[in-house]
Amino acid sequence: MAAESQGKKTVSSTVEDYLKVVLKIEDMKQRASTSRVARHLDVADATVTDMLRKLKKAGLLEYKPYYGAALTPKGRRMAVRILRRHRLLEMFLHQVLGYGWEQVHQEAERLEHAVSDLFISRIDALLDFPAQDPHGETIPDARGFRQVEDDLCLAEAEPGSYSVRKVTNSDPEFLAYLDKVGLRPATRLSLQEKAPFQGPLKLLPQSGREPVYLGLEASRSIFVLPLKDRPRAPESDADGPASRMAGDHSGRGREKEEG
Amino acid sequence: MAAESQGKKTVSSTVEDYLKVVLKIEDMKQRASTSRVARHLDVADATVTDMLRKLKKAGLLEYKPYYGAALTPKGRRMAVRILRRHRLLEMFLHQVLGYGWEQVHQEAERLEHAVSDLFISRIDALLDFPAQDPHGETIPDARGFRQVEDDLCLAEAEPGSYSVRKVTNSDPEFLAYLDKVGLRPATRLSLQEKAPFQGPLKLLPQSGREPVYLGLEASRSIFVLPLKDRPRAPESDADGPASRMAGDHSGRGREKEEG
DNA sequence: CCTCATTTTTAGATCAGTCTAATAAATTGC
DNA sequence: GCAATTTATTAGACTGATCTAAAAATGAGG
Repeated sequence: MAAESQGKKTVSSTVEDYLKVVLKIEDMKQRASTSRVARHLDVADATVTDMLRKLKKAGLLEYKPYYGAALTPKGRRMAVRILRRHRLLEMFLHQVLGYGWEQVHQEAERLEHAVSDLFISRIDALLDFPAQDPHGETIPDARGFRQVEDDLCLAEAEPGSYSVRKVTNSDPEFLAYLDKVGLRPATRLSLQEKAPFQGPLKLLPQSGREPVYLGLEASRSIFVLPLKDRPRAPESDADGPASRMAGDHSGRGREKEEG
Repeated sequence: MAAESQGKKTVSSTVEDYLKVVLKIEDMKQRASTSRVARHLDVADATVTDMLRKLKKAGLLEYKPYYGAALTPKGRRMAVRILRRHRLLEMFLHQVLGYGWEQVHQEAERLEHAVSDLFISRIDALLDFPAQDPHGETIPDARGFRQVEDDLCLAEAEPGSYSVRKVTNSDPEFLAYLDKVGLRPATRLSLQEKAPFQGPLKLLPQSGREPVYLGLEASRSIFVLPLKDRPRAPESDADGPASRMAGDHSGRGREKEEG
């Protein structure tokens, strides 16, 4: 049998973590440098150097010493698979087991390496094939395709009306706070003003009466969609506007540094 | 703070596996010898010797060279905790995700080391605090107490009427077979005859018309409860008769070898 | 194009868990 | 009660993932 070429090679959960981090960094349009990977994983730089060489040898990423790494199609497939597992698991924990959105990340982080494909497909069906996780992140489909979104970081937004699209921060404290002030995916808010000199944002969430003042740094992890004018139309569900398919933007573009 | 004495010491999943196996062997009233533990875990004897010394040092079991190991109360608590997780997970996979009883073991084997206490308590509640897993094994309660059963191995039973209590075998093929012929926990059967000289058993499961011939070896993993005479009374649920509480029989009885 | 700060890699170690081969203890059989 | 067999332990080594400290490459500023 000459079917070894695309078999289910089993990688350690450590390797899965490295791939996931490189994907995340690439998604942020940054260079996956040794030190950046090390920071994300909270390990020493030297450890990452070693591992990147190993992953290169395994054909999961390209690695140029003193430069950094970039996923190969194979590595990308594996990374997206983990991402899918992670987000499906989060949704499952939230919807079926009643976890708060600030609790799901940590648990999913462990389960994503432990559950079988059967488990994943069962929860996928049980949840009726969800498109987003509890933070509003899109869930790659079973084939590895990802929705590409044109959403806007609140930190860059101009005053106006928006709906919250996703929150890209897994700190439980932070998420609990957002929840308290009524900022969750699919809720509306109006950005009233942005104080100058890196000052805070003045927001009015749809729920509350009082405005919420949010630091600029915090606003970087909130992504929104502009609402067209007077949002008095019928409720559109969280899945609504502005999303299109894309065959997983696998351009290995080496973008310029820093974000 | 002087609260280190009973803190949540985190052990590796390898250690959890060793403890689980020693518990299992003790439950079978056997001596937890090096080689027996090694067989259960499918590792070399030398590996077990090392590990037993380490576990002894950690206070999880007693270990006498050339003799074997016995769980300490602390080790036993940890082992029972894993057992509880395993069985609850099996029940969850079966009831919520629709796994077949022959599929649950393998998945639970990985998940038992990965899920949090919160996960366990949520599925426990979701399942309404089940007392048995899909194989009919009792699930230790949250405090670590275990139901003690007086059930009978089919291999030792005399001809008569019985109900299936539990099946202590996790081989998927075997379980699928039992399922096919209608032998599952809570089903009834009549043992019609036992062929001499280690011969097979002739059984009539409640469902089928034709008798089933089961090898003696296979019959060792089926445990039954005798039915009093004519079983025409109202359906008693799987939990029915003959079970009593016990504060976890922690007798470290060093029984004679072989079972 | 040289120097300094930063980033990265190399070198050498450690730890957990495992193995094989060699040795030693225990048990069993006359 | 001694030899043979079985069971267990010791010795030595390996792998994967990690660390620290030292050396080397990169790149920025003059």
